[in-house]
Amino acid sequence: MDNTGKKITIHDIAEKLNVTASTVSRALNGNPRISDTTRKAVLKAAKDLNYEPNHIASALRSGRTQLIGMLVPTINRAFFSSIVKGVEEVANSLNYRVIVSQSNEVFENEENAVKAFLNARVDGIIASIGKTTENFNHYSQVLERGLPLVLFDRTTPKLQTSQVVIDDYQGAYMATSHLIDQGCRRIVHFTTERKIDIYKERYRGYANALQDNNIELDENLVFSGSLQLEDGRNHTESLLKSGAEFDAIFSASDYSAMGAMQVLKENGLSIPKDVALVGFLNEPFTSFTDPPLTTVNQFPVEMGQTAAQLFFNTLNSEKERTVPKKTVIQPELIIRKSSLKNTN
Amino acid sequence: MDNTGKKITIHDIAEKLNVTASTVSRALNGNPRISDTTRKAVLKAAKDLNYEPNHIASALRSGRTQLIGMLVPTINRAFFSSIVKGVEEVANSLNYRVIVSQSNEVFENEENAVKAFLNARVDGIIASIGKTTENFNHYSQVLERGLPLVLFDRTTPKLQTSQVVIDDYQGAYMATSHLIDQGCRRIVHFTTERKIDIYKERYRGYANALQDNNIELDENLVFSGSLQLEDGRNHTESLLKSGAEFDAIFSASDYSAMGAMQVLKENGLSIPKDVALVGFLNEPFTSFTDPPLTTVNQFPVEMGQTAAQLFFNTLNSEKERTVPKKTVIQPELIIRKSSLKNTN
DNA sequence: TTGTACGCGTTATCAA
DNA sequence: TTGATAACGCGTACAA
Repeated sequence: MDNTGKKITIHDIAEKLNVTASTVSRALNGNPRISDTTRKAVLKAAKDLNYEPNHIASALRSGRTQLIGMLVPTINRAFFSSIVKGVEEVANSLNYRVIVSQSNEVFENEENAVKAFLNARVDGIIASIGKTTENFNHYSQVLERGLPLVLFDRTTPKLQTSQVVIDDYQGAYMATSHLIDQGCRRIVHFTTERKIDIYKERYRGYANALQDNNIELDENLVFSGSLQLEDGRNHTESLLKSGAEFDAIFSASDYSAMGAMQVLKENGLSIPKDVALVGFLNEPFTSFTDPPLTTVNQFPVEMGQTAAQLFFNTLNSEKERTVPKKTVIQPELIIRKSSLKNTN
Repeated sequence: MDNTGKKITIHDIAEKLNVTASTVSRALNGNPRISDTTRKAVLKAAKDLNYEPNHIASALRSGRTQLIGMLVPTINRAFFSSIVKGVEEVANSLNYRVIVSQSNEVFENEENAVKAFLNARVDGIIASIGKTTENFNHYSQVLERGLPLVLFDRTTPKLQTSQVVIDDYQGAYMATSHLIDQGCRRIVHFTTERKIDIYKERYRGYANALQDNNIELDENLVFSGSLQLEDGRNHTESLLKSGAEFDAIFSASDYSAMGAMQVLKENGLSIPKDVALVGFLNEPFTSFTDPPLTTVNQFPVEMGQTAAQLFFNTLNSEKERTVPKKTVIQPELIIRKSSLKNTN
């Protein structure tokens, strides 16, 4: 017997057992208003017939799709894919599935993705805002529909919704303090002119750590760019050419830190002896550089798990006035050889 | 006026225009059996009322969800996340969305993910098979339902379905030939005992390149392990201890190549002068090592795009007897300093 | 405890 | 070119 293409529905089960579809539905959904006998019979028949529930029909009827829309700037960056991993694991364990879309930092893509999510009738959205996004109407619509919206990493105070971020200030403060502990006094900082909160916070952590250690902040040691590898190279070349005195670099990104490492080595400088180096992100490559790069771990998988938990908290407290909750993850300074002067 | 919570349906549009829902549906779906006048009126009304189509209802009726289930071993590895990126971009451009799940190399997860996809009534699946998977019934079910199934990277000849892989043989052959070109004769190979096709192919490429250059394959230079960084370290330490003669290492993975690089440097050996080094995968970190690591690019984003294209080809030729198509992507040898003896 | 009846929003099939 | 009607598969008042 070939059942190919034949889709078993609750009606087939009902027919076989001489009950109605409603009874089958109740049995399958654990509704208590049903006798043990029939429930067992239904479950057995379902198994025998190889019944597979149709989530689409269920979703149409119940209004719940068990789908989460997840929006990231780009999926093939370790930080974001790790967050997706965290979200996916929690979601799957609760029988939810995750639709992933990328904005590629383009506002239009971001808008379209959110719209597509809504059309697909996702039960809610977990998203990181694009770098250039200043209009949040598409997100407001999500909230207006009463759907959970959780923002992570790149958030905005303009939306009253749950968020999960890391303590960028603390990460930068730890990084800078560590360099000071190692005896550094002239600490360069690579940041970005973009007015994104996370970089402002990192700058603030840098500045405050200096201040708390009675070191004057020299604006000549602060470089703004895009924090890419090339920026790190350029900044470092400028530094060397200018003859400025410096004994450490704290970069707000591992990539520009890597650029600095390359140029320093090319110029015969020793790391960390001549210049100590600290990055930010804990990109996978940082443990493979020579010397390995001290950096700040943002715990992205845990961040994703937390985002998912906030999501389900909101989802399950639908009726109550949901108070947006902001979770701040404490980062960790991963100390590697690029900054360890004492042990040398 | 607050429309919060009020969901506009095609019936609302129909009522407003004194037509029926069917007419509205036709207008919205570009059905030709409708007058220009009414179509324009419908489109205008839809916009005015801020109508958002309900994909769930459409999916229930039409049987098409515009959803692709995508299964990867783990999402936070550059190779796989890049493939997801490729799939996502093609899918989104065609108004399809991608549900991502991870197997974490656990067979049960793989089975469950496929089942979940089927329950969610995805229009098809794009998947990479788990390392330990030997039972393919869950995939057979997909095919029996007439759904497109595209396998990538880790495939199996046991399933009659479209696949996209890279030419592992060719990649390994190029890598080994390159080392020979650089004057190497005693070339070590790191592989794995796991009987996965891709590693067998890489071994074959290595062996044939040696043979074609009249170099005898010395089995003492072939090391089996898990291809992790630690394996590379261990293999290299064994090599050095054994006193075996060797002037190059071709590792079937960048990770074990990295382990080799560390141990070689720790022992004061120069790369590539004393030992030339080539990896496989083109992991992002390979360009940041010192020296940068020569490796084999698998074009993962393109692989994802190709997988998506195969998917849509199959989807659109439903009725015809679909001939499974195997696409082989040609890899590229990325030559970096770790293997460039001549230029030194 | 079970059955009846209906609706979720859309599309497909007729008929007009 | 448009309308009426049914159906996709399920869940849930309400009645029995």
